[in-house]
Amino acid sequence: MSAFVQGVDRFYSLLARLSTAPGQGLRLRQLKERFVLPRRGVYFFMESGEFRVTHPEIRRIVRIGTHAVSAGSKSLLGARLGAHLGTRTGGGNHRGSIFRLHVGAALLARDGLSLPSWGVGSALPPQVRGNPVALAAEAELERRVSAHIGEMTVLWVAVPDEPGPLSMRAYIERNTIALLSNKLAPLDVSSSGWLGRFSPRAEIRHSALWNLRHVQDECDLQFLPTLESLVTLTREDEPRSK
DNA sequence: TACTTATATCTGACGTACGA
DNA sequence: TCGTACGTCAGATATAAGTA
Repeated sequence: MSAFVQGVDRFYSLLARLSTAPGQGLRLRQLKERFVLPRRGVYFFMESGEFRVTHPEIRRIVRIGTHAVSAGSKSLLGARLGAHLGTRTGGGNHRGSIFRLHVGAALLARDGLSLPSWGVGSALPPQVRGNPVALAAEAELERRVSAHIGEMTVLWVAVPDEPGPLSMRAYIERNTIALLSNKLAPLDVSSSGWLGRFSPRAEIRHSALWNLRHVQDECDLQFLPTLESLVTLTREDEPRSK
């Protein structure tokens, strides 16, 4: 067995340990309702119907993300996940969450729909703002994106070091994406019905991840011992219930 | 090689809602 | 009334790609 395959298996065995801790493996919507998350960390999303090829009983990771990777950042893990989940009323803002942008674009492609304003600019374009039909179309897609992401289950590790591009969070995120993508030749490919297969982005279709950055990076397998110690710390420091 | 542009992703400020 | 959390949105930052 190659070091790469061993690395992927070790990664998933660490997640299996993590998944038995309180607050882990819940649907994102439930997690946000029930638990107070640590201030900073790395998160891993799983999606219904997606399993490992080599171990079909194990759910595969479909997105890895983090936050507070700029010096001085005050952003929090819960806030970042909240941006991905959307609002309590079912809405959301895909211009503040790249994850929402990708999911919405794939939904449009899968259903043969067109919404030209989707993903355009970092704010609502004036032509949409003044057009009730376009506004309603965006709101409807945001609602569908919220429903889809809200059903995803989430694992997370607390990584409390100082914000910055050299933080442990950035290190874990980068190498996890590189490991699972394997330069667009993932060990665990997506199922034939995976929504990401309809993404306009080749990186998403080929990596089987809702990520673009780092999918073609070289993986440093030395990140696994670091992740293991973070999993241990996260399990010892249980999240508070709301 | 240096500069410009595009892209991906996260940040921060501000307004609002809500509970103590 | 005040503090906190949430939602929105414009912008910042890092990196990659393109071009002269």
